[in-house]
Amino acid sequence: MELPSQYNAKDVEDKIYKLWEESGFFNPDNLPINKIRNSKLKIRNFCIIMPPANANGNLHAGHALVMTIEDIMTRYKRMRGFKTLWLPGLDHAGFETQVVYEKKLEKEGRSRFQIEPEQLYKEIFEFTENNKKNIKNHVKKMGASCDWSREKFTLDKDIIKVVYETFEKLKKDKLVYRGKKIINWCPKHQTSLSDLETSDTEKTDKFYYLKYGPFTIATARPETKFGDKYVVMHPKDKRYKDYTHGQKIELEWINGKITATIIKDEAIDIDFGTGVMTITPWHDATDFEIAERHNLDKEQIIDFYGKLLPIAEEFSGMKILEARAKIIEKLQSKGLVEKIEENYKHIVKTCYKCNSLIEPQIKEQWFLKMKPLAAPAIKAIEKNQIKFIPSHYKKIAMHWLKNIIDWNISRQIVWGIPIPGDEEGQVFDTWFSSGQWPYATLKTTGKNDFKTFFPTDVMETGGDIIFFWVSRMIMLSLYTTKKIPFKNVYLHGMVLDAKGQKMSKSKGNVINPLELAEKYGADALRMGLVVGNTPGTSLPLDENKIKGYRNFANKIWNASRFVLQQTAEVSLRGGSEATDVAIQSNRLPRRSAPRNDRLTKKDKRILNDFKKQAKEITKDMDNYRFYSAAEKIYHYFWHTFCDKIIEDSKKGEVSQATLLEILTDCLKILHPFMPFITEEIYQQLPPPAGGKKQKCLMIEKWIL
RNA sequence: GGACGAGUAGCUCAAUGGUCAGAGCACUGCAUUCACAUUGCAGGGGUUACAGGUUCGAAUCCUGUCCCGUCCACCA
Repeated sequence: MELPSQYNAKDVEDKIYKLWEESGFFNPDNLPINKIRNSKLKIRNFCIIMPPANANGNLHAGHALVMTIEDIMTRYKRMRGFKTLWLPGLDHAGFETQVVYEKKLEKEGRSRFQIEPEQLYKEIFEFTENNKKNIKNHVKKMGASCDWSREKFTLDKDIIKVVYETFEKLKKDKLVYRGKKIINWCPKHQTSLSDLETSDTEKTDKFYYLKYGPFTIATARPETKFGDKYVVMHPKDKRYKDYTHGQKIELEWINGKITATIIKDEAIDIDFGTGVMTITPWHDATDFEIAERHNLDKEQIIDFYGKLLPIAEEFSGMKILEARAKIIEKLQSKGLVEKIEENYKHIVKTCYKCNSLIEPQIKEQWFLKMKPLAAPAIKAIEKNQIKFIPSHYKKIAMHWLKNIIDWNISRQIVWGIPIPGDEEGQVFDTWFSSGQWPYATLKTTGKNDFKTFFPTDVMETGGDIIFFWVSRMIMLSLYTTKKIPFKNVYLHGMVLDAKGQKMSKSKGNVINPLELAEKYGADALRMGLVVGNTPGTSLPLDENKIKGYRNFANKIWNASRFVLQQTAEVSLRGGSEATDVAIQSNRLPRRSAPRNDRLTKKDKRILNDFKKQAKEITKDMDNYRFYSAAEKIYHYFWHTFCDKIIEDSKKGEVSQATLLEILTDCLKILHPFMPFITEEIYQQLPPPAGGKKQKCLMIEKWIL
């Protein structure tokens, strides 16, 4: 067969993916392993649950990395004879998706608040349905060998059923409660957020020193101060030893005379400012805690849209910033402003999506009691039942679990799983459902998968969601199934641009992985993503690097072309006759080639050396050192096989059989990394004599 | 403030206490009908951040210092 002198990924990839899909071998039930392994040999299972991609956009570089690493693991284990399942899925991604959709609405001049909830839900549902199709195609472009017959979506009816069962169980065990507690409120998105969904932003504001009776208090937020009727100081502060806890004082405040109560509490920092502050329990987490401790009144000053309530009297209905200036004017006219510090730098909480200032509010919400849920997780991790790769993530996870606080799981958006039996418009935090993903998926495939594959083998995901997702999966799984959800956690770093900068739309340095795959081939992109990428560290993605692996693909192509031309009639143990035919039908080798059934010392040395390399690489694969395995096989193939062995074969020093054997084995090792090109070449290899070729390289046996 | 990580060739990274610290990219010189120019051959490039210590032996272990990064918690 004539092969072109350049490898053209575009002509090959879709065709090969179709071949795999039609073979049915993505589905573990169809793997020949089930027929070969009889009762004497235990069937070994291997399972990865794909982190469900958010159904609200396209595949980005981070996804491409996930697909690459997980596909490498999956293909490797499949070739090692494991009954291998990689279960794909998509996430409705509650708040994230709603934010994306709201931006779309904004562009169309519409607003979520003008649309009936049912209609909005329907629209977002259609939006995600479209995205799901796109993402699925993108995942296929990357070569992912996942079992599409088991694909899941977080809003599938059976998944929701599992989520509800867990919620009911939590309720029964009194681990979930409704509480009027202080929560993070985003005034733009009109929902509460968990503590993980806020960011810290440094802000420069004016800092006001106000006279509060005999005290001076300092604040950056005078607009919250209307209801302040408690003045707090440290019990050990000698400056205020003459004041006693509970003592009442009369004083002139923003809108006239008020009665204030002295509170002594250790939360006060003696050295900060004057050591005295007034509290606003409705709009500040620390103040809320002080109020809880002393059973103090709490009053709402600002509404959920960021406007002052009637308690502010003449300022009622004003927006925060407008009110702030006017209040200070009034206080100044009353002589209650001692001084104003101009450039006061402080950290404020913002919504991690829109950067709006978070307004803490007291609101009735659903909370999960986390301490009892965290305890078994801490125990399991301590006992190393779950292995972290890289290992230092163990410490990070433990630190968080040991300092865990209750989790607000209710959101006031339409896009999500409704919280049952609650008021309208309340849905679960999306992580409450994805936190159950490993068992929710395996329990709902309609097969015996939970029994077969749970706990799963590897959870591979980004290190940045170790708290959001990984830790919560461990806790919820131990709670619901009494089992850990996975034995290993492999955490990759972030994909950065070529200069090592974080990709962002505003910087305009976002790399689209599909464009790179289109230009250089998915195999080249995969190599570019995996070589030099140690777990846990971020990876700068350089187009030149991918170009280099495109060249490598071409090298593989041409080396294979050469070997196939040389050995057209030779099989691995084809006998001397076949070799002679090969010699006559080709220009090379010039001198008498060694008979391939009688290997020379050089052949043996080459084969032994290869075996050594293969062993090293296998060890790397078993220890999740894919960066190292990929580099080794790259180096071996190019600089040993091509530059030395093939060159020596031209001089007649290496037999054709050896060439073919090493080529075949190299293709096997390369397959998990570069599945398309290796499969394409495998399809054209002659079958080994006395043996049969498999339908695809994908299910060939690993070299050892 | 706390936690975690990193500092090795121009760049990105390996090196599991044990040869002369290695790869890829980049760079320099040479080669060109040869499977492949998306190529081949040859080459330059290192005080492993710094200072001590442990050891027969340290990039690796310990202590300290200096930078860099990430995360968490925060002062009204």
